[in-house]
Amino acid sequence: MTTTGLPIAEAAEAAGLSVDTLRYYEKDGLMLRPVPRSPSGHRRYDATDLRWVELVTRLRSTGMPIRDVRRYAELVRAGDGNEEERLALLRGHREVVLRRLAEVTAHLGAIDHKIGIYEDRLARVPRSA
Amino acid sequence: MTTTGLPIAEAAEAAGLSVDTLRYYEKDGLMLRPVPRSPSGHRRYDATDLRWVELVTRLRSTGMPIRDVRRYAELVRAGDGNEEERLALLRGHREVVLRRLAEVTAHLGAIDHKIGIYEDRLARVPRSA
DNA sequence: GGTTGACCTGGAGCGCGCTCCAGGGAGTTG
DNA sequence: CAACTCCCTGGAGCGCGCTCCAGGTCAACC
Repeated sequence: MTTTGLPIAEAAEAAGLSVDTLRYYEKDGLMLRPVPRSPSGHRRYDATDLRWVELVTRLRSTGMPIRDVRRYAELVRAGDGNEEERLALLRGHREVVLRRLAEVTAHLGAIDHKIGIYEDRLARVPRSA
Repeated sequence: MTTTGLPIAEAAEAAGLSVDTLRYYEKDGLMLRPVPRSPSGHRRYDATDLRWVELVTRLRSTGMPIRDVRRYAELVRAGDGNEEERLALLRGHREVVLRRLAEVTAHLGAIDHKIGIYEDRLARVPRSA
């Protein structure tokens, strides 16, 4: 058993992304390293690649732009010594996310209120009467 | 004082949107009605227009796609009788937003954890040592 | 009458984040 | 050997939501 790592289709499945997206992330510099290849040139995602993809997914799905994810990947790739910068990037992102969560929550409250108004109105005038 | 309604620049200012965006919303059918015009053809946003823009902003900034906002505007424009449909649209949106909030919150938790790790590491190895 | 400034219209352009496609190779199956 | 499947690459294309631009009108001011 020399088969190491998942082929791209399974990695995509595991990550909840498309095959195209995985290739795109790599081409765009979001990965920590070029994904290792099998002798025939096919990508083989190992556990560290998959964990990194998971982190990228977290950053992306909290709204971090591709370019910032790339920046973060560059810092990690550069190795020890830039932890402050990584931390600053993550903290900055955290602040942005918190502000957005607060904004969305507030707007949702107003929408809920509107929903309540429609519910009352419909309760008062039962079936299409 | 026959001046009724705000010119587009002031409406944009009040709404926190750009002038271009306000025109775009109207062109794209997101408004309840064509915005009234001054004799010279300039838009004049009155209170009802501004309140509607505010609602559109709430829907948009909670992630509702333009096409759904347009659909909602069409329902309201159509007048009484389709309240169930409006309610369904708003409720559906609410569910989507709640799911996204939960997802973002969960991912943010993982990111916070990572921030904590960096903080510990940096606290242990004080100043660039 | 000329200039300025706010606004108008139709339509092109753009940044983002994928998504899709053509053309090709390598390994397995019958 | 042919057929099939999975993968490869480079690059084009796309949906979204604006954003920008050219060319023009109109009212007010000097």
